Amino acid sequence: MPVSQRQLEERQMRQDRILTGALEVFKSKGLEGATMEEIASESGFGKATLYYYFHSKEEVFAAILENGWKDLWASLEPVIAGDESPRKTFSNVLLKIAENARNRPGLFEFLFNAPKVITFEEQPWKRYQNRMYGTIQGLLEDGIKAGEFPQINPQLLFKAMGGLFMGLVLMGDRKEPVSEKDVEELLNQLITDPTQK
Amino acid sequence: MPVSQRQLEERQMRQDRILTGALEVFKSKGLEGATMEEIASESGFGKATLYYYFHSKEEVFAAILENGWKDLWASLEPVIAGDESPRKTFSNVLLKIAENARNRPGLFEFLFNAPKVITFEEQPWKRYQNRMYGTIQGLLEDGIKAGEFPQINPQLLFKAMGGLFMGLVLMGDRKEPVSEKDVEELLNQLITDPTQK
DNA sequence: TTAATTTTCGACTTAGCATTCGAATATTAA
DNA sequence: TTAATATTCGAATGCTAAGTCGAAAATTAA
Repeated sequence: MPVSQRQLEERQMRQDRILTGALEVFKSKGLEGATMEEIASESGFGKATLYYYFHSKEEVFAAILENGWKDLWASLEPVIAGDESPRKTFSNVLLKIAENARNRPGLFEFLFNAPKVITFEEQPWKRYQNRMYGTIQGLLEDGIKAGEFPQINPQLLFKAMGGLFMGLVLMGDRKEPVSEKDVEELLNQLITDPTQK
Repeated sequence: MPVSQRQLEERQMRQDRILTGALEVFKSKGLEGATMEEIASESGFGKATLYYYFHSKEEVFAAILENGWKDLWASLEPVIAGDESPRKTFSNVLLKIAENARNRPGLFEFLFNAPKVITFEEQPWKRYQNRMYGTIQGLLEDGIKAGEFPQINPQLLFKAMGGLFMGLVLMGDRKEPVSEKDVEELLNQLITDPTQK
């Protein structure tokens, strides 16, 4: 009658396997183009089995975002909690995000693009998203106040960072991954550090 | 037997009316969420009439992009053809794009977001898109070569501009339109003009 | 006026796909 | 071993929406 620990873990594994397959299909076919049939075969299950683990296609989709944002935030938390200066923390946050992006580029792109296609409200993963945006913007504001960034409208800087960072908008086909070098370059050249020199 | 000029113009008008309605529905329901039924009633026609003017939903969609990019490019051409310096031309191009965005924000967002949802190749409007991206990047390269911008990797600058410009990525909900002031601020503060001072 | 042509449209057909069903198989606990 | 429980699945169901049909209404040209 009790559910063993191993049982729970195996369930978790199967769910992850399904999510991974789903992401693959979403990437190649788009949100609506993806069928449960294909997600099933991609992840090595029968179609009906998917419904044993998730209530709906919508839920599969939401689970990917939820997990993705949660993990991203979790990896950011220690960096933010560090006691570096705002500018340094900001830089570290960007680097950490870049690291995430390098490790799972597909997931990363999905995290930042999927929301545009969705209309539903009240998505739980939005909490993480907002937390992250808020934190980054806060860092910018603090840093500017502390004179560690030039006197720029934080909103503006935030937007520019966003574009650099995702390399998605205005890029169309010629998309290229943002590298660690890019970030350093940006911080050191584009946004000159007023405390230096 | 001949088709009068007026007849042609009226057809054009009806097509435009349909496209406008379609854009409205696409905006609120998303690409796949939009039904021909709804597009029809939104634009004041019966469903079957849509198929009298367009062969398919896909074609309606493509027509919006085709027209949009064509118009955008057309408004850019005289600016690019001007004999200003690369930096000035670049700035003017951005301002012109911003002007377009202000006038038809819905269309603008559609132009830049829709491609992410589509998988089809060989879309004719892509020619305009690539032309524009290529031109902008070329301006950056020329400007850097001419010493009008700081020595920065043009790719990098391009990405940053993209983000500022669309204000879409990393923005989530708190999206705000990019204003003319923003652009000037960016050019004057973020990217300092080395020829000044 | 009238016949050709253009435009309009709701009803119908059809295909695809999310979701459900019901039964089979595997695993666990006793 | 065996009964309860957990897992798996392909077939059946039902709905939605793209696209078609054939007939009407409107417009044009004579």
